[in-house]
Order: sequence, then structure tokens, then C-alpha cells
Amino acid sequence: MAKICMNETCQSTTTFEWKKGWGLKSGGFAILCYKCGSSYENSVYCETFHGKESGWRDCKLCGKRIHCGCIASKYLHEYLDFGGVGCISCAKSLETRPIRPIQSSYNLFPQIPNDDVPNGFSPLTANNISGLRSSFFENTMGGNNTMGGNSIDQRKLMKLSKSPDTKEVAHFPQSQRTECNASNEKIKREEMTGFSDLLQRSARSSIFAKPENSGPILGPKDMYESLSRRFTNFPLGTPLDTPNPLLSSPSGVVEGREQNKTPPFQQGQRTRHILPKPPKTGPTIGSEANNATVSQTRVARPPAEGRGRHQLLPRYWPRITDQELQQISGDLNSTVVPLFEKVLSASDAGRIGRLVLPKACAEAYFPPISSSEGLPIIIQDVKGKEWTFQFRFWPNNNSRMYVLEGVTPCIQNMQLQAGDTVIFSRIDPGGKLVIGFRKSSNSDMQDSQTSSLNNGAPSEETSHGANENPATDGGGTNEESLQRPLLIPEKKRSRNIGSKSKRLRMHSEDAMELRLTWAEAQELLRPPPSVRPTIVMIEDQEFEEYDEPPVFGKRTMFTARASGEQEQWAQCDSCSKWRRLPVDVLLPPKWTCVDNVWDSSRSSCSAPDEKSPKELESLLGIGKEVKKRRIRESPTLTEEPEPSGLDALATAAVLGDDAVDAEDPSAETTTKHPRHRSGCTCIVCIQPPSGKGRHKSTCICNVCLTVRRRFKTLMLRRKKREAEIADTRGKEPVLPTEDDSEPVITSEEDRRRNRVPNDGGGESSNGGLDLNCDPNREDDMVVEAAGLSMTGLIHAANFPVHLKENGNGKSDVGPCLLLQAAGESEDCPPDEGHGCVSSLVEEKEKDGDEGN
DNA sequence: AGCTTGCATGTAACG
DNA sequence: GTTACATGCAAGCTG
Repeated sequence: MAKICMNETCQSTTTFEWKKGWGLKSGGFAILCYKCGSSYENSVYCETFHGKESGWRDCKLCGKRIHCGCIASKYLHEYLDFGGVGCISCAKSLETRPIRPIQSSYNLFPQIPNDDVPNGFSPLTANNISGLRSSFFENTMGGNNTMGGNSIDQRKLMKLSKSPDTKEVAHFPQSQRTECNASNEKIKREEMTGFSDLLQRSARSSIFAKPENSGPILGPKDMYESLSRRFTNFPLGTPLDTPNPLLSSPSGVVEGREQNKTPPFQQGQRTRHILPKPPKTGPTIGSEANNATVSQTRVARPPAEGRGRHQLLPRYWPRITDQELQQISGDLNSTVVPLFEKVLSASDAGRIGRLVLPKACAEAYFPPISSSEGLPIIIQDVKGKEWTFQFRFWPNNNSRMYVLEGVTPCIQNMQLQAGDTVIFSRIDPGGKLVIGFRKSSNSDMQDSQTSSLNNGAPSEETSHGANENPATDGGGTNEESLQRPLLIPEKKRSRNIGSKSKRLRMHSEDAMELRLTWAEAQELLRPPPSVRPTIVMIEDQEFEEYDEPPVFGKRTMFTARASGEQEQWAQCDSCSKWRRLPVDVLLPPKWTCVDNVWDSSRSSCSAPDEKSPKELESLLGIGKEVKKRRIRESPTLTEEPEPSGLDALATAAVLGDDAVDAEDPSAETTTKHPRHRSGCTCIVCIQPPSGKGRHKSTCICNVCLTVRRRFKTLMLRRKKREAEIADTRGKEPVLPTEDDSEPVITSEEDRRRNRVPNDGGGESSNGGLDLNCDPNREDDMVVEAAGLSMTGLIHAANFPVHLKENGNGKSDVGPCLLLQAAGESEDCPPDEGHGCVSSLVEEKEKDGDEGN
């Protein structure tokens, strides 16, 4: 079926081909001129014939084949008054009524702008397109060259005016009437919505229109650009949601009363809705709209066939650059038709390997499937590799849920993750599906989305594999500015990337590492600068509340000297040397030797290390594999060499001063409590660093007084216990002493008392405190804990909660211990199961008080 | 036990 | 209120 190329400068009569691919829904087709390369695909989706295997029907009058769902077919068929459809020629010959002159700018043929629309359109592209249109129609009409552009418009108008009014419909059998009405309404509705879609899209895409005409080759892209320019020339402010009764309102079709009341021109004026709504789209819309100003992204190319009832949501409109198109097409003889795109959800990118397809997209661009088993589909990636997916659906709420199964290899091959975007395109001729992608700029989805939204910076680094060229021909417009994503509610922007935190779950190994370092990150939290906390009292406890989120400070190491004195060490960001700091110093995220105002001799990177590397490594536990080893060996984060202030407290509470004085970095506690883990968000653990500088050794606050009082009780109890031990010494074969480096354990009781590691007590090794142990069995242990010094206890308690330590992931224990040691057992109620020392202390204190 | 599969359900967007 | 869709979940399957 030879056609004449619509390209005026080509007008080849022999090189057109109808291309009918399965990506072309409902008998759609694409036209390709092999001479000039112009490609025109069916752009007006005809829902009337949707589902028909063939897009062709027979004219009821002459039997001529009528195509639907294509550029031409809109004008190749008419709904006949007596039912059915007829070819345009027959319909015209039957037409007896005068054509209502609708001068509306509403263009039934939005893909081919109408020069006759009196809206002050610039003729910039009209000449080209009108010529194309003319020749196209002349040829698609079977060589009837008598039909010029006006004729086409007349036909359009005729088609519009052919909407059967009530009288006419009333003569039909009910079935036909219904069908006819439905058909007309459907078409009109889809045209209307398609138009509004186009308006919205064009408002955005206009910013990408090339300033110069693209020359004789006018492909779909150029057509859309031209359209964009044209449609953005619409006067603004006319609401679209005031439908033209002739065009879209059912009342206009069925009731028909209002049709003639309004002058057609006014109808047209009314119909126009130029100012699109702010895009209620997913995050990529907004972000990419911003990016579009610099990335030449072709925003929102209208989905060709995905119209009608299942018109695509804006978030699925493909945005693609020329480079990407070219990369996909690979050669000049093929045309890439972007179909739709989708931001990968967590489940899409997960291991299940199921990519949920938007229903409208699936039904528009994928082959129709009747059984849930679906069909295998071969989709080519941008590298040319072909992937076979299973395209299928599930019944869902009287609807369907379309999925592509088996996408995991492809997703992984493209190294995509949740938040990235896959773009489905079609290569014409051939109808081959292509899957491209666009990576989110940030592996963290939220960051990427919000950052791009906030500052308008490019959020996409690659698309379809590569898009490195900044925009050269794009430019912001007023329309574009109107579309700024700032107008988009955050709630809607966040769609598709997981408004729920659970959508952000990551299950990769990387994520595991992130989880492990979460505790470390928590330790770096600092109160927001220049923000005064609000002190709230919760069960007689003071808690600081900050309106601003905490900030990250520089990670430091805490060590304990032989004297029990705590030290803080920080590593210079410049020279990586470790500098000793006062223990109560909070460092900013960036810190160098120059900032070391506490030690002038080492306030320069040129100053040598205070300790030898070996000493430092031993002291601070720094080494290459420390972190990895920690992750690898201890999923519970129990192995940590450096005692922190709170760790020292815990250690001291168990082992007494000797444990601290030993300056054994391996003295450690455990965080292995089931309810009080790293990242715990309970009121205790979220308490910001509140203790800083508050509790001096001379402090007489209630907390410190309570600590002292309780410690006194502990000491008394210890003496009492020692007396008991002395009494029973003769009965026990071996008794552990404080001086015994390797106490001989004679019973499980004593083993527990002395916290000597048993066979299975990894967490309790080295005298650590196992918070998981049964509190009821800890009594004696706590009694033994009375061996610590008051100063050590107070000193340890003085450490701010979040400064307590050294990045060993034990932040969860610290606050609990500190508060509990300070006598605030209420903060770790038994039902919370914190198993805190303090609660044990409390118990024993009671006992002791009673005993005393 | 881990994986796959099919369906159910909750939620957000849309009309 | 309806629809679309992300994801949970249980039953079945497989090694």
C-alpha cells in the first residue's frame, strides 16, 4: 500500500510501509518513509475498535476497508446515523446537514496542528505540517487529491457534528443506540482527554523545542516539538474542565439541548484549557522537569496509543533525550518511539523479579493477553541484548495487574535499583520493544529525589545508559516555570519511591553494611548547632527535645588510661594523625590538626603522632580490617576494643576499678539486648547528647547524688558480701580474688559472680556485661560490681550519652546504663526488657536498704 | 529451608 | 467511591 510521504520535501510515493507490530495496539500502525526516514505512527488511539484483532472494519455502504486507531483512520470512518461505521466518502455523501462550523482550537487531530484554528498560531511549523497533513490525507484517502487542509477540517467538523443527537439516537435500537452513544462518547472523551494530555505535556515539552526547524525530515519528535510550540501559544486561563458539550460531554451527545445554544466559537473558546494543572506526578516528573532545563530531556512525549480510558498517567510519560533516542535506535533508519517509563519500586527491583507494569501502559503497548499465563516477550536493552520476560497479569479487584516476570537478570544487568527508572520504547520499523533506564543520581532514593527537587540540580546522570551532554537546545519557559516541581506536594512527589519507610528497605549486602554502621552513625549525632533544646519531663526525667534533627559530628575514639582517666582521640581529616583531645570535646564533622586548640604542640599536621602507629593501633583499635572484621565476625556488634565512658561505667560496675585500670581496650560490654539495640528509638536511646558538661565530679544534682547514694549502698553491700565470703572461705575450695587474673571457677554461681566467660558466653567474655542474661540471676554479679570506685563511676557517668564511645556500635547500651546508673530505672522499665544494670542495682539497693 | 507463585490487602491517587 | 499499584503473605514447589 504505497503512500506518499507526508514530508513535503520528500513526498516519496513508493517508500511508505505500513508497519503493524504487536507493540502497536489495536491494529495500530506506523508509517515509515524509507527515503527520508520520516516515521509517523498512529497517534490517535481509537478505543472504539479496541480489542478487535484487526484495526480494519468494513464500510457499511461500500465495503471499503476502514482503519481505526491511526492518524488517518479518524477521518476514514464515520459513525452512521443508522448504526455502524462508514468510510468517510460514503459518510460525506450521506451528509445532508450543514456542518456546524466549530472554530474551536480543539483539534481532533492534535498530532497534526490545524492551521485554520484562529488562535494566533505561529505559522512557524504549520506550513510544513499542513503540507504533510494534506499530502498524507490525500493519499490515505485513496488518492483523492481534492481534499485539502480545509476539507480535512471540514471532515473533522463533520465528524464532530455527526454526534447523534437525541432524536437520531432515539430511532436506533437500544443496542445500537447504546453502542453509538458509547462509541461517540468514548471517542470524544478520549480525544478530549488526549488533548488535555497534550496540553499538559506540551506545556512542559515546549521547553525542549528546538529553536530551529529541524529541516525536511520531520519525525515524530519534531512533530511533537512543533506541537509543543503551537499548543503553548494557546491563550492561558481557559479551564479545560469546562467541557465542550459537543465534544466531550455526554449531555452534548445524548441530550443535545445545549449544542446550539452557544456559538461554536465560544464553545471552542470554552473548550480550551490551556493552563495545565500542576503535574501531579511522581518524583521523577518533578525532578526531571527541573533537569530538563539542562539535560535536553524530552519531557512527556505523548504516548501514542495509550489513550482513551486507560490514558497514561503523567508519571509514566516517557522523558527521553535525543541522544538516548539515537543510542537506542542505533541507526538513522529506525525510529525510537518512547512508550512509557516507570520508576522502579522496591518490589520491582527486588529479587522477586516481577516488574509491575502500569495497567494502561501494559494494555496500550503490550500484546493483548487473555489468560493470566500471559506471553513471553522479548525486549531488547540498550546494548542490544535481548531479554525474555513473561508478560502476564493477575486478576485483581475485578481488574488486572500486569507484571513482567523474570526481570531480575535484566535489572541487575543494568544495575538498577529501586528509584531508578526503566523506560520502554519501541523501535520502528519492526515494533521491537526496548528497555532503557535512567539511574537515579543518588543511590539513596530519598536523597536523590529531594535533592533534585530542592535545588533543581540534575538528578539523573545516565539515561538509557548514557546521557552526559547537557542541554544545548532546551530552555526554560514561563510554562516550564509554572511546572516547577515546587508546586508539587511532597506527598505526591514521593510517590513511587516509597512513601512508606518499608519501601526503602534494602536487602543487599550493602544495605547490611549500612545497618551495621547505623550504630556508628548514631554515635556521631550531635545536637543541632545553635538550637536550644526544650526540656521535657517524662516520668521525672529530663529529656531534651530539639526541633532540628541532630547533626553528625566527627567520630572520635575514647580510651581509658591506667588511672582510669578517659581520653578522646580524633583523627585529622587532613593528615590522618590521631590527636588527643579533652574528653568532653565535640568536634565538627570536619576537623584537622589546625583545629586542635587543646594541644598547641600538635596543632599542625606536621607535628608527629603522639604515639607510635603500633601503640595507636593497639590503643584505638584502628586498622585496615577493623571495621570489616567487626562486620564479618560480629553481627551483634559485640566485639569492640575501645571502652567508652559508658562502657567503662558498665565495666566498672561489673569488675570494679581494676578492670578499668587495666587499660585493657578489650574490656567491653555487650549490646546484645533484644529490645535495646543499635538504632533503638525508644525515649532513652533517642535522647540527644544531654549530659555534656553537666555532671562534674562535684556535681550535686539529683542524678549525681543518687548515683553516689547508690554507690554507697553498693559499697556497703560489697563489704557485707566480702564478709560473707570470708566466713565461708574455708568451705570453698577456691575463691576468686580481685587479684586473680584467671580466677578458678568452681561453680556456675561463682562463674556468674565473677563474669568469667563460660563456654558459650561469647558476649560475656572479658568481663563484659551480658545484658541478655536473666536479671534474676544477676544479683550477685551486681553485688560484685560494688567494687568500682566512686570517682570512676561518676566520671563515667559524666560522659555525654552520645560521646560515650568510639564507634563500636554500643550506643544502645550507653544511655540506658548511664541513666540507670544514675538511678533512673524508670527509663528502662522491666517490660522493656533492657536488662539494665541499674535496674539490678535498684533491686540490690532495695535489698541492701532492707538489709541495712 | 528457601524460593516461587498467586492472590490479598492496604494505601494513595484519581474522578 | 473507585482504581491502580506496591507489597505482604501463604501455599506450593524444589533442592
